[in-house]
Amino acid sequence: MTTIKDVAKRVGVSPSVVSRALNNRYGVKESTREKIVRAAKEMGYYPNAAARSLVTRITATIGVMMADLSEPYYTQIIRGMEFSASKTGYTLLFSNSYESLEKSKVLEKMVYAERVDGVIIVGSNVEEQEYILKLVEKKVPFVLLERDIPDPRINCVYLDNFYGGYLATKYLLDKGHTRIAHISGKIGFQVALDRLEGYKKALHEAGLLFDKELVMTGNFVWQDGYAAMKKLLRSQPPCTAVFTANDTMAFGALQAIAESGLSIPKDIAVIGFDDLEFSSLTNPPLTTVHQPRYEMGKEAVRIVTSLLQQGASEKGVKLCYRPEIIIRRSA
Amino acid sequence: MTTIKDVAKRVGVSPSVVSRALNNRYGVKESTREKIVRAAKEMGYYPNAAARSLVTRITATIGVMMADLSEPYYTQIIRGMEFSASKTGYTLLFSNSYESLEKSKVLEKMVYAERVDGVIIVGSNVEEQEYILKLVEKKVPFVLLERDIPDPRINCVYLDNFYGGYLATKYLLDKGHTRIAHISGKIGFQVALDRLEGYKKALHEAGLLFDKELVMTGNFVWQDGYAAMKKLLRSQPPCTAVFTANDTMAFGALQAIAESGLSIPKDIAVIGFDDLEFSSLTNPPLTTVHQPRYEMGKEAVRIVTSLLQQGASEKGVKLCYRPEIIIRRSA
DNA sequence: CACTTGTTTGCAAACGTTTGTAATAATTTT
DNA sequence: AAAATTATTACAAACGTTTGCAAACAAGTG
Repeated sequence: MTTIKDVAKRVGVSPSVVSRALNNRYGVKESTREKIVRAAKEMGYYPNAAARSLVTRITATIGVMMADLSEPYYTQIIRGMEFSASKTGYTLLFSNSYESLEKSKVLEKMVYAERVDGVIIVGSNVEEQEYILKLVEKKVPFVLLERDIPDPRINCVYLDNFYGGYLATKYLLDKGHTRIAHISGKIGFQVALDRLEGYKKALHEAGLLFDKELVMTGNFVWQDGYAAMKKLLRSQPPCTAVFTANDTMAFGALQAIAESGLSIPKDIAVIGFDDLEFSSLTNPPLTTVHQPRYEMGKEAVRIVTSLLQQGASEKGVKLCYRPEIIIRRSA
Repeated sequence: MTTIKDVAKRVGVSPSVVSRALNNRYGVKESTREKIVRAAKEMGYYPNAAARSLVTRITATIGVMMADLSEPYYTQIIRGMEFSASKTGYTLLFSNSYESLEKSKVLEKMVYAERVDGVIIVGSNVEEQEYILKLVEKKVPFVLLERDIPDPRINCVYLDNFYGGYLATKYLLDKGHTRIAHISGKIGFQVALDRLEGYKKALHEAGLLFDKELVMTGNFVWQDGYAAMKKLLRSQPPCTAVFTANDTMAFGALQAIAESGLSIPKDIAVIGFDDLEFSSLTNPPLTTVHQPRYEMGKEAVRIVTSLLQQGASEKGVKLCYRPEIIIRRSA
């Protein structure tokens, strides 16, 4: 591996000049800069990342922790993050917790080992609270994505899930439905709770009673949506519409309904939440609550990088997105 | 941030002893080791990654380049990789090329900057050949996943796609089909070519003529499968079966057929390739060629780490998996 | 020409580890 | 009890950068 000294020797100049030249610092003669740049290129010189970050204390890396990178839900978030990151030259280091508390500490270690400059935690659950607060105390630049912790020091980028749940339910109500079921997400996740509350609010506003029998709980996966729908199909009097806490469960519900021979949306209307890429491809295409995931990922990275570059600001950023409904054919 | 010196001072010992104690080197008295470990924990000491890798020349990180991490296709690969990596304590650094040659050079820089110890390239296309060979010359430990370049120095983990294509087609032939269409992947990707050739071989073996009209080309995406199938439905005489080069295109085909009112598999049988998670959830569940992606990801990392630990071996590893058919209901 | 000013370059320290070797302490052997 | 051996610890160099400051050089000024 060629080092800065090799380049320096070749050009006949000291390492410090090479460093300055390559980093575009001012105060080096244009002609020597050119010579240096050329030599560096010829020799295939790349500054050693470890050496550099040892002295600058900068890694230009942002650690991202999420439950499972390969959930289709994260797709757009990741793309948005990468867009921002590549614009500012940052590298993203992904880490999957797989919902294990132990694994979510990986990120903590990364911070202490100075492998990352900043951190994004996406969709954390309640158990991780303590460890998140530790980050705040250590003044680590970070943002919480997909969640709002009402602590003014914590930067949050999230969706108004309450409003989303309200919107979805309201849409069904406006279509004349009065028996509307809800397949909720796992309790313990704030998003699930918020969407449920939005659902209740809309019901209440319409003067309808909240019926526990019409609420099923799942863990955001296809199978749970399928099973929950199977049960709901047996409810008496039958429900005529169902709002699922996410699209993946809606897919399962769609399938269960199709198997029962009922028609969507004539017999039962379905509305999902998230607007996954696949949601426009189901049969029928899924009406759903759109979440600007790309945008949110993009902003999360933008905020962290700006914290990194301008120094942490005292008061946290709270970026709340308002969801909207994408009307397709299932409701 | 607490450094090794802080810990040393606290315990009343030199930094070198602390280093040895914490790294479980032999030659430090048990009682002092205990004191050191305790102090380190209390003080929240974490070794600085940059400083360490500067002297050891080890980052314990493997760079992974793929087209787009968020394709559902990669899901199982990633999980397999993470499994191996976490077992040996390695970190995975993902990088998306988004099929741009420029972005695929990111990894090259990572290697030169010594940010990664080894590299995995998954599903590269032909254009990247030159840059791959450069890695070989620089003796960078790496494996090529999802592809075989017939260079004995290159470690490859891949599927026998030719056999897979053969198997899928043979299955349809055995069911009595004689007009079998193929929705192929993008030319320029070896996998697409191989699967096509397997298809031809099976046809030939059965004494059937290869009919160009029955082969469509897509870019592995839903829309292309859908469009291709729409066209195929108009072919005369009609085809009674279709083999798609991947599952995502099969999903599109399924939809196109459903819309035409034909029944699957009675009127048209469909067989896919990959066995995505979602493939068992389509309507009807998709018969497909299974690819052990988890296993392959796992092995790829295992090979790189073992190269890293035992020093690069001269002759490359060639790990070829044989696909098998998962029979569901679409064919 | 001497003097100031400004530009360009070099020196050396620092970043936090690891590690070979020397020094010291503890233990065993004679 | 001295010598030899072994176990434990300390020292110092090294890894490849960056950067404050001093040195050298060039150019302009009186």
